[in-house]
Amino acid sequence: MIRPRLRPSRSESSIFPRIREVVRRIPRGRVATYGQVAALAGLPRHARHVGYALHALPEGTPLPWHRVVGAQGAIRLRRPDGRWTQRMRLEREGVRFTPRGRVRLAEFGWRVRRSS
DNA sequence: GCGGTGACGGTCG
DNA sequence: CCGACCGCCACCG
Repeated sequence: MIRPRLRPSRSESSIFPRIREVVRRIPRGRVATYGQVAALAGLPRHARHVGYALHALPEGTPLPWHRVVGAQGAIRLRRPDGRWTQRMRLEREGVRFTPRGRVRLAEFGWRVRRSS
């Protein structure tokens, strides 16, 4: 078998597809953490790369990127407008925020059931 | 090849 | 609870 080469191709590493695949599975009204997505994508301890991959998404992507938050349930986008967009999309799906702007993972976190 | 950077996260104080 | 540090590692100039 030709081992798939880890080859970067212009802002598109081979790990991005795996990450997107996981993000695509996050159900409406729930959130997953960057670290969780990384682990499910088979890339434990690579939470930063999940953020990197999402940052590289084309505008208008159908991927539910807004369902990914930090380990403490906080929105991690740098730009204020991005944070606003994410929060809006989540609230529109029924996800509520604490007064301090965080999502209670115990309540809205995505509990993955045995792989599938 | 090197060093800075980042949509992270765990640990500490 | 919060900020500071540091480990992590692909990408980019």
